[in-house]
Amino acid sequence: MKDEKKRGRPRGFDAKTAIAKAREVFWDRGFAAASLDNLSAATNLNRPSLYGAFGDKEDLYLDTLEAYRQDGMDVLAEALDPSLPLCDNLARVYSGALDIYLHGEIAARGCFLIGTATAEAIQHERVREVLGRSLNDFDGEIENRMHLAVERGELPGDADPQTLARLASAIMHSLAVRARAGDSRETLEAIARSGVELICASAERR
Amino acid sequence: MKDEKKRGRPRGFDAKTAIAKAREVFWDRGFAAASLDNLSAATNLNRPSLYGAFGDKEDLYLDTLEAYRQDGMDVLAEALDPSLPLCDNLARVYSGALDIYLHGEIAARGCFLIGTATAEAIQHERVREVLGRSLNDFDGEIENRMHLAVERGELPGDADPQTLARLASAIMHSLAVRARAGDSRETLEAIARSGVELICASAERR
DNA sequence: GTCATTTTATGCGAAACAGTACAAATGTTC
DNA sequence: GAACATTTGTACTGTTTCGCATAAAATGAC
Repeated sequence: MKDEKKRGRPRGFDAKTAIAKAREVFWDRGFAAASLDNLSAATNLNRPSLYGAFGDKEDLYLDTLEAYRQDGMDVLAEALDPSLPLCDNLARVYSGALDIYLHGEIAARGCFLIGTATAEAIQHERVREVLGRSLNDFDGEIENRMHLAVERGELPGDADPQTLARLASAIMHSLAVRARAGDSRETLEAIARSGVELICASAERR
Repeated sequence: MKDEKKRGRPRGFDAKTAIAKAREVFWDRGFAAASLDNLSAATNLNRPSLYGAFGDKEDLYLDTLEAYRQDGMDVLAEALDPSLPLCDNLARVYSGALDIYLHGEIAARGCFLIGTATAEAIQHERVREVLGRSLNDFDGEIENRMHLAVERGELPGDADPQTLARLASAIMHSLAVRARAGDSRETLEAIARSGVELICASAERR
């Protein structure tokens, strides 16, 4: 599946790092307000190279969204390590998210998807599709862990994994929005803690 | 406080309805992607009139945000009618929100603030300020109702109104995002229902 | 009726924008 | 080394954008 050695002049850049740089621009400015000049400067690629490698601005944006989605799922899978108790898992999920959300040069950037893709979701159907799929995949991963928790007895037998997963996701969505709105780390951590307690309480109350 | 009869040519339009029309444009396209031509067409005002009445694009956007915030607080206050049980209140809050979020010509628009203001919150400090204030005011209004519920015995005496309010808000934030991501009404209503049950359960479990 | 004042309409201008043509550069294959 | 394939840099085009300058229109003050 690996590409054979290509003919012609080889690329002077790495596509993944270029996408990561572009993501920074989109993350701070949003899709619409990010100009190709901004992107060109951040990636050290001139416009023809960008077009050649990624297509137009929307294509590039979709690539950054997809990469973020993948990164997020990796972080999530790691945080949900099934050898740890469910409550530790959730605490790790939120803590990992906040580490990402609270970074930023100007202000806390929140979640890349929720912070920027929601704005374009109406006019750009492909963006809406990626956004919806990302949220669902995230829910699904947590739901799997909830199922496991029921099987193991970490949660009562009548607990509904889907509902609990959506609840856990709702806390994440709230953290994503609030971080970008400027809420303090203390506030966000308190919300995360109460989210963990909420789901853990439903375990103890059997 | 009412304006005296002004001299000069009177306005041929109503500022509030113009702001409402402009809001539709921003709601569908986001702030950055909405052009003054879009806004001019939607409001039936030419650009000089827009500038004269509202200032530049950002000023106008802030006006639409502020109007939305005010409308939202009015709807919220109505839904939280203290002569009804707390759980009915919450169900009304979510139901009222979904009525707004699920409207839209192209796709469901979600929450105007969360769907569009988050994207601009990094680069435009005033937008971030309005967004943060709106979220906090919303929390505060619900928190007040929670306090009342504790006093009345609708909630157990050791319930923390702030935490419960933030939890209730988190469900709202999730609905706002998911609606704009294209989730079905059924899914959103199920989430809303589980949110109500969650808080009501904490009342029954005393 | 005349003047002052404010709102409308037309249209301008300078800047930013996305996307591309073309040629130079840098590799591989034969 | 010659032919070819791909990437890179410069420069260009046509469009869209915002914000304003200027003048016409509509009203109140006198």
